[in-house]
Amino acid sequence: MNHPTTDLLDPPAALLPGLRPGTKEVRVRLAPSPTGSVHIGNVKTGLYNWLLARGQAKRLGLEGSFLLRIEDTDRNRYVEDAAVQLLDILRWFGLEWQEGPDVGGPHAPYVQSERLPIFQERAHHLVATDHAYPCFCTPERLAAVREAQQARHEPPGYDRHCRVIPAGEAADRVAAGEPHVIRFKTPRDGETTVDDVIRGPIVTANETLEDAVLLKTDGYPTYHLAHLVDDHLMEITHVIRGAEWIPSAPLHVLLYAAFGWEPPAFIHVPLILAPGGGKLSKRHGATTMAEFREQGYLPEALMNYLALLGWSFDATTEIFSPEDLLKKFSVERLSASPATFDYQKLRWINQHYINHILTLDDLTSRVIPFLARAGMIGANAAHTDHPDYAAVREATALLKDRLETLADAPEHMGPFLVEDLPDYDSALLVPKKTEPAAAQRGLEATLALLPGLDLTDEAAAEVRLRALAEELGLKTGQLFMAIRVAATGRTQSPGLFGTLRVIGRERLERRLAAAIDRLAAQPA
RNA sequence: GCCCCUAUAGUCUAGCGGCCCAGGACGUCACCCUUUCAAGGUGAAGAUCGCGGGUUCGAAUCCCGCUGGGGGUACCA
Repeated sequence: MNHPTTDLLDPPAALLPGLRPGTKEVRVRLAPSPTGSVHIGNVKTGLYNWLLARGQAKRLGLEGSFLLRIEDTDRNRYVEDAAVQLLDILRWFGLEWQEGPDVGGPHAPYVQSERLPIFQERAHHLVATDHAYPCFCTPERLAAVREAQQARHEPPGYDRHCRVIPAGEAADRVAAGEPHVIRFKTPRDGETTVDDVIRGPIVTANETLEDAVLLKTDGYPTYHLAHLVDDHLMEITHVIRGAEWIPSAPLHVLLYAAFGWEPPAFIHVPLILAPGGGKLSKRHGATTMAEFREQGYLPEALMNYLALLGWSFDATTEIFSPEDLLKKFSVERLSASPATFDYQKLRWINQHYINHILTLDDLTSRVIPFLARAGMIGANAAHTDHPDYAAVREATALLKDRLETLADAPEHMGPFLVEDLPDYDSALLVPKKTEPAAAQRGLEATLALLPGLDLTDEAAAEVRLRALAEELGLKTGQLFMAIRVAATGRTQSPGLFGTLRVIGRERLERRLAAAIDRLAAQPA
């Protein structure tokens, strides 16, 4: 099917799924509820929203806005301070919103609890137009109904008891102050189609839908009412949200119709699964953004990994900077099936960014807070003129290839940053197939020739110590291992000469002497 | 129970009717590098494309059923 003429006349908007002809702006939103720390899954949907508006839309020559809206309509689950932390962690992650609670915007306020009158007005409008009705059923009655249904093995659900109350009578009872909710008058027959961008049309028989509560007894709206009214008022063009919303999407389409509004495009992104199946929980590792940050993951590595968990660019590309993602993301390439969270691969990507992508100075400044928290360096080392900065930078250069996360830094970099080594097992000083006496001789000889050794010249130092091994009749590996352990307290370290260079003559002398004492003190 | 979504190696994925007896990555294993451990390099194993029916000259790709997985079924979002 070709339409040669109209194709040419079509605006670029036609290239973006779900965008209505003539629309020049893509508006999306992330609408978290402040009920605690931000789950990684929410961040993933937030990322896709951001990438659509700030990446794909802009590439097509459209305006693109990403908004943040706080959905705090559940008074029972509200957590003090959660909203503040939410904004902080999303910014840390790298998302930027053009409109939101802290930055304002043309549709302020962006906090739903501050928009109550709007929702109440819309709910009553629905009642007035016969699309909704007051329901006076008590929680006790609803529970009893549900129990009876279960006993009879019927599908649970509201029995529409109050739907048949004459409007006048209902209005009187409301006027009299009787507690009630407002329920949607879901059509009893017909079917509703939800056009999901990544799945195509999803058709649902209306009879399987319930008369959902729109406005609660306390006057607060439910998600169904609140998100929809706000999305319309805030001119959201694409709703990108978790797949757990698919079952209630038909209700939302019906609600748009009841209001006489055009629904946005729906993009339901697949959920994240836990390694063994089921929900991702604490048991598997980090689940909230704050935990990933504490555990030393880089925001760009996390973003890279999350982007790949349900989206791909092509058959081979795996590493995407945030800029790359903005340049390459498209909703057409989102996948429809849920993906298992693979911590191992995340660690690999994190390591890759640490070792191959970040500049040394960048890495250094990121590693510093972790080292400071471990008490290895001064608390204010974060800037380049602090005396500890140069030391950390050198150690970082030497050890970055073995850091999977920033949190690994203290363990690996400790010997290079502290003055004296923590206690270690003296037996490590004696390499395999060697006697303590031989190790001691090796270390003594090394200590003796240290004054004449330029540790900053790694190649020269290596030549000299290789010769020493031969002189002593030791294998290079044996001598080197003894020195390594004396210098670091461990059998594993970066290349010996880089290690010695960074530790420096002064500390090395002390550590060699200490090791010699240890060996001398050992029972022969 | 009912409704909905989904299905390529252990995991994430490429594939949108012939180029695929299926490509990439993580993980695994081996080798190389080497003073240790990493990192890096090279290579290997691993998928009867969940199963069964169709459609078609031809299916991983389209359709149906089954099964597995996931989600929903709240005055939570």
